[in-house]
Amino acid sequence: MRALGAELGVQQSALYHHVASKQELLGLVADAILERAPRRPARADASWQTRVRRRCEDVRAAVLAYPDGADLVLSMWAFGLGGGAPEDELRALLLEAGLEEPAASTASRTLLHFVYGHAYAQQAHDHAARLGAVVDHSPDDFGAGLALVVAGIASR
Amino acid sequence: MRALGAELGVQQSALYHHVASKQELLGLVADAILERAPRRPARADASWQTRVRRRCEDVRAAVLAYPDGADLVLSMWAFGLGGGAPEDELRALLLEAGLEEPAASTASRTLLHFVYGHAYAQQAHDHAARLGAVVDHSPDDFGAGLALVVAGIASR
DNA sequence: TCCTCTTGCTGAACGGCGTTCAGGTGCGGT
DNA sequence: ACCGCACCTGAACGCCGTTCAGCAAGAGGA
Repeated sequence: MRALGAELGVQQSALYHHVASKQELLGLVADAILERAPRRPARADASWQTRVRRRCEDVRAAVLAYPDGADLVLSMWAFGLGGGAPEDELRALLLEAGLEEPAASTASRTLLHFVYGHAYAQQAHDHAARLGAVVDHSPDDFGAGLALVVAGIASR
Repeated sequence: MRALGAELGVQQSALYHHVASKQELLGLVADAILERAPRRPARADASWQTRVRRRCEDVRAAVLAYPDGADLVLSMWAFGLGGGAPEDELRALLLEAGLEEPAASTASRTLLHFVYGHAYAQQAHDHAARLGAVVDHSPDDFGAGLALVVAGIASR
């Protein structure tokens, strides 16, 4: 908060006239990050699998674009303080694809658990590597893991 | 650290003669939590799907048994400071089932992203509900989500 | 013009956190 | 009897999120 105040040329306490707490502020930041997610249009003949994969890739790109973005979005989403948009969008995509209602919610949350979890692990890995705690850099298996989950949904 | 020191009847600074930092201590705690995971034996004729599901359910039970257990294990696993055992065990199970090597690692990590992510969300939800921030309590769809991921692995 | 209300901010403090460090204490080995 | 070492104390350091009384300036009505 002090750093943010300094960057705005303002005392830290001034921030509390715009936001009730740091948590609320972080919730707004999480929403802002997700709003900046690229929203690549889908071709009309694209399968629902492709659409879902795309949306997940875009969300991933959004949270990876900021330091600790995955940590932030993951925790805010879990606490219900922001970041609920991707869940709704994915559920809508899956309902459109013909899934029934309890399954669509479960599937969208399962997708996001993977997307956020994978992004979180990647940023944590980068963070650790930057501190010299050298761990062998694992290959980027995001696409493979995502395909796994999507295939699981398709099998229903 | 102060609370832990008090509980041990010791000054906080005494803890730093056994542990280099709070992070290292939390890594050890994460390992201890996972070691206490129930290790239900599998019947000889059980399919690899059943074995994998069982292990995931046991890991989930272990992290849910402690406050913030999922948060702790998730972050320690991501930072490579502990909690690596379930990943190895799941990979071994999947290799035993016939998966090839890049896929087995990806699948085990994907499973854990879901397990930890789901448990994290559940504990965060409970935490928020305990603070009065009432959110309608969602049904427990862990089994359904896990089945989704396992089905995805099976489709390979 | 004067008064008032509101908005936005200052400056200082509060309690709590992880961590560090010089110094003390007691036990085992030589 | 002495050294070395493991363990611990007590106090401090710098940082953090948050609170609060009070000040400045602009808007709007009488």
